[in-house]
Amino acid sequence: MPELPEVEVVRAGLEPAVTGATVHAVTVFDERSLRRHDGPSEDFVDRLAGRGILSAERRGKFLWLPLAPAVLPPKTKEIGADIPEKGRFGAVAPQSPSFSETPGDSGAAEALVVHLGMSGQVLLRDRDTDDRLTRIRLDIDHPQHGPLRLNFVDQRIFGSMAVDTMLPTADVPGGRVPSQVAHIARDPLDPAFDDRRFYARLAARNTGVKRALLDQTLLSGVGNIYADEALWAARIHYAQPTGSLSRARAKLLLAEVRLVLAKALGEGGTSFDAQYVNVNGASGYFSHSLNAYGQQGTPCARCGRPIVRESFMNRGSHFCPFCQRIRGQV
DNA sequence: CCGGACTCCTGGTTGC
DNA sequence: TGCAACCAGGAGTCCG
Repeated sequence: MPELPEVEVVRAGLEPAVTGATVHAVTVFDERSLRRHDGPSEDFVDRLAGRGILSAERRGKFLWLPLAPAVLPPKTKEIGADIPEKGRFGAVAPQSPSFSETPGDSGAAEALVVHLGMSGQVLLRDRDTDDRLTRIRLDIDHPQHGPLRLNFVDQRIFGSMAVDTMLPTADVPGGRVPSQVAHIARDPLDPAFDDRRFYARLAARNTGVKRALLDQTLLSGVGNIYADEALWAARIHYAQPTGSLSRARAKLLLAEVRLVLAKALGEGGTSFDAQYVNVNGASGYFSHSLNAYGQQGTPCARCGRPIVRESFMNRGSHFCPFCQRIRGQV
């Protein structure tokens, strides 16, 4: 499942290809991938076609491409024209000859927001390459790299694309994020992440520690895999009450979260089969480094006792019953 | 505030 | 070989 490291790999892979590019054409093959877009497919296409892309940004598991202001007259729209397979909507806008590259996202009023959900991928391709299960296709023109294609592939359709308005953020002066991302906390690899605020909010919670780790409003980017890995590394049971964590233990946990995220990032993310790939379609290698997630039945790397999988929060929780025990105070 | 239940969803895998 | 049941869970919403 794409979590922070996987999304960051995608962002970093996309950045050089999209920064300064112009959206040439947008094709929506499956409207369900626009569930988070406020409006019909035609609106999504209209607001995207012809726009310049300023950069590639990320917070937690959310990825977005800030858009240059629309400078073109109303776009030509071709409903259902030349769309293969299940294609229903399409639009082609004349290429903007006057788009001037503006690094960063300052001034952007809108952005293309991408969430990969459970199975989403953004594949960077040549203009003539199609991918199976592509739900949305963006053809872009880049001043240096020429014509390119972004295929948004998503088997389970839990992911989405949306054109969204940018809002000022309260947590950093001058910062702006898409409205859909406004409620998401900064992620623990963000230099502006506030450790003390995290400890205070964690201590104020009255819930299990894994539930807190998965709460994207507390800290973002951590999903089921890295939650289990960080808890294993910190030797904390997933249901350990947050209020029972000492400050030292909370610090250890946050440090382990950062460590596992950074390590996975360094290895290109985690992937099983072909569910997660980078923009070139290659898999990450972190799955070889997992100590807890998916390791049920195999010996704990610390104590040798078998890792256990329990159902918690409608998902699997993997842990060592010996190393990670619920205690009164930890 | 908390947590459980429910919803979205489908291709690959498993089991008969 | 064929087909149905099963499985993975991020995130939002609703409700007690």
